[in-house]
Amino acid sequence: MPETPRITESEWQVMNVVWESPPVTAQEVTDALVGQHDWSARTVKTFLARLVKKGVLEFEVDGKRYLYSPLVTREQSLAVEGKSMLGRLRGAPVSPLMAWFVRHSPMDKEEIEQLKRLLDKKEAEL
Amino acid sequence: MPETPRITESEWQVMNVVWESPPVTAQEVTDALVGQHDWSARTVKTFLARLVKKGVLEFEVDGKRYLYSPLVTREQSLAVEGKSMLGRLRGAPVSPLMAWFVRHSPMDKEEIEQLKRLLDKKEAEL
DNA sequence: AGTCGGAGACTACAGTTGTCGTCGTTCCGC
DNA sequence: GCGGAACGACGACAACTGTAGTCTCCGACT
Repeated sequence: MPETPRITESEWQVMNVVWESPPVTAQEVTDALVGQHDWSARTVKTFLARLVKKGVLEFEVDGKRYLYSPLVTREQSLAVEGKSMLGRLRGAPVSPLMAWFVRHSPMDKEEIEQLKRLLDKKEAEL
Repeated sequence: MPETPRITESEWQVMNVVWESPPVTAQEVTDALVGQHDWSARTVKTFLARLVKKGVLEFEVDGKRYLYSPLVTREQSLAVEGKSMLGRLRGAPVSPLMAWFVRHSPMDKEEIEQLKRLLDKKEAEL
């Protein structure tokens, strides 16, 4: 596994846009984010550049603009965050965190069912 | 809610020790961590001082040493991390992350059952 | 009582992150 | 073909992190 890099909270915002409909221009990312966040267009550009440097985005030249595409999937980045979490907990149980998520994040019936199936499966493996 | 401060990954390591059996001395924290992490005792001291400054630890003087105790609970800090996660996802579904946790972290039967109950409850509320 | 060993305070310093500004270049419209 | 708007490159800078060294002081041992 070639080490998926860590991305910061702000960078996630950018990646979310890119993941949604690659390839995207800086303009599109900016349009999507300015308004939500109180960022200038320059700030968004900086994040894009850093993400390229980190190796999680690539671009192809299209005239004078760049078209950015992800080099890692959202799943991969999620796994990185997950690992980081486990690292923080250092062996303490993860279930309180999951319980927090269940309580505080929206989930539809489908997601809930799927998680329950996964839990059943894990239980069966004990 | 009085703003629980953000704590970093390294600081979590320290907090874990403090949470486990407060109050603790710097010596105890150091003993518990050096070996696991490749830190010098000085580094641990720095983290303790920063945590005090951040307002998540307090100490009382005991002779020439300090006895450190937590000012926030692990649950509170978990919630901070959870919020940060939701901020990253920005509306994207949380279930893939939870699925990752189910797959990659150890859980005992009791925890699994409890999570399932929580999911049932959430499902019922839909 | 003097000393030395360890405790915390203060200092350091490079790398990362959050936030932009400026500069030189390049496509597009006139 | 030329001027201006827009784009990416590069630079900046403060705060936060990771990682530790030095200084000073106080209490315990001799």
